[in-house]
Amino acid sequence: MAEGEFERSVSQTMKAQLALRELILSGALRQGERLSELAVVERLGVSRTPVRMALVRLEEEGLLEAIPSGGFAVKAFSESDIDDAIEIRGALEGLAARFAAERGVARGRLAELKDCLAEIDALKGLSDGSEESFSDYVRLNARFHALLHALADSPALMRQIERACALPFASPSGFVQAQARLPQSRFILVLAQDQHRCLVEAIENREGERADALAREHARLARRNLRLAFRDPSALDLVAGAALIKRPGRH
Amino acid sequence: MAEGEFERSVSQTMKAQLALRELILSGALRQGERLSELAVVERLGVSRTPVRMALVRLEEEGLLEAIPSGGFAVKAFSESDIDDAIEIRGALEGLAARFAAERGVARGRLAELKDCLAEIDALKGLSDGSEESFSDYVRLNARFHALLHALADSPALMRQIERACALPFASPSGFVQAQARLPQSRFILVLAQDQHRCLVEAIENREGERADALAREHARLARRNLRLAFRDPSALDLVAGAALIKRPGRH
DNA sequence: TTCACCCGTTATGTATACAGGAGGAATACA
DNA sequence: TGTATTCCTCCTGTATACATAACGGGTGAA
Repeated sequence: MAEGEFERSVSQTMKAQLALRELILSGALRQGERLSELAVVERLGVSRTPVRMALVRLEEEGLLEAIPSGGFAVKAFSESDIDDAIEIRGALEGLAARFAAERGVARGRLAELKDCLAEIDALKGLSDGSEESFSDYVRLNARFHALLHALADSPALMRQIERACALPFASPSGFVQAQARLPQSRFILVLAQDQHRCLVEAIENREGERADALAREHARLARRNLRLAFRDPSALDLVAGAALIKRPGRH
Repeated sequence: MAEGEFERSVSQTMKAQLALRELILSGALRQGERLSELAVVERLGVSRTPVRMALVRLEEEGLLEAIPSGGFAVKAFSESDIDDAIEIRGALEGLAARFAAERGVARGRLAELKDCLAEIDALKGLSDGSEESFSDYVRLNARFHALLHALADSPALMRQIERACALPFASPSGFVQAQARLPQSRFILVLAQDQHRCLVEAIENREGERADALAREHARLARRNLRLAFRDPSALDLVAGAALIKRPGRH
């Protein structure tokens, strides 16, 4: 399939889902705002049926909530909602790491993980704050976590993890972009990479409990980044879905 | 709303969802079977739109899987899929118990849990195997777990737990019905109730790690019940959704 | 006999029409 | 002026019609 054909070949439902998700995460739709189907139809140029489909899926995804009297509204998240979502991801990634450690994994797959670590180590520009290094880091970090999730070799767990990561600020990549703007959180990158290394080591040594604990603690780095980002609004705006966060200070 | 009006007042989508779920769990639709929308329309008497809605929701629920070329098929689960689903529930309930323990809960809500325990203790007929005692136990056990989930006071976690319990054999009540038929698994009831008590105690004493470990181990009782039920087909048929389980023995 | 291709049937994806109901504005009354 | 009521508008839920793509049967050739 050629690149240019993508927009035409993909289903209208998928198009609506992607476009709506983008509108929600970018903050184009305000939190709590009710989504009129007709308005979305006009905005996206697809008919009501695929729009409805997309709305249902985005509700399951957690970005929308059903209004009792019918229809959907953009969800809003408090700081403790985010904390919990991160903790949930930690618990699930912890379980994945534990599965990998206790059940064992093929040598080749562990090598992939180690390659990923080495590539991150090779990113020398990170501490200089260059933009391209950071986007590389974002990509590699996402890949590391994807490999880790797959390592558990459990479709059910994979499903639940994907669900947990659907909330952008709960995903492993959620706050990484913001870190580029926060000098204080550069240090966290070093911690994160060391945790990555320890995690792989724990899995290799089949230390399930240790792998679990490390994965949980690793997820909690996202909470620290969140705290730092709250102090620096320009960084917070780099977080995907920041518009969904309920902030007491703002009206 | 009067009882009799239920069928008329509820939306067609909900009707279709409930009816389809029942058809799937009861085994009226075979695992792997593709669901033709038109066939469902004829069977349920509602039009394609609500049927499609229900199909999408049941896919998100995990009972159906999307076929790449379009449409949906009834999902099938291997023994290890079920094991994993139970372990995932354990991890999430463990997190809920940990939240409750570490963050503390109001005295009144703990009292509700204790009342529930006392009611289970009061079921004298359990060891005799009387049917009505068992259905009472099923109800009380479900209530205990619902109270426990709510104790964490975390909407995000509640959501994930509900999702995990959507698979009937992963839910806390999944194998309880089957236990009535299995003399060997009666003993498990005693263990379960003791774990319930220890769990409440741990939460009360704010022992987060202990509460977590207990909840996980408690979930694993479901695995033991599954193993026992596999040996006794008449008990396995009492498990909701047993028809979805892939069994190497059966063709 | 087996494989490949073609064509008809059927199912899904999409669009749209219609009905019932919720929500808001305007008006009448206290 | 405040409140209740009524009416109107818009929206959602549902049904159905249409187009396109998939699946299977059948026929032909190797």
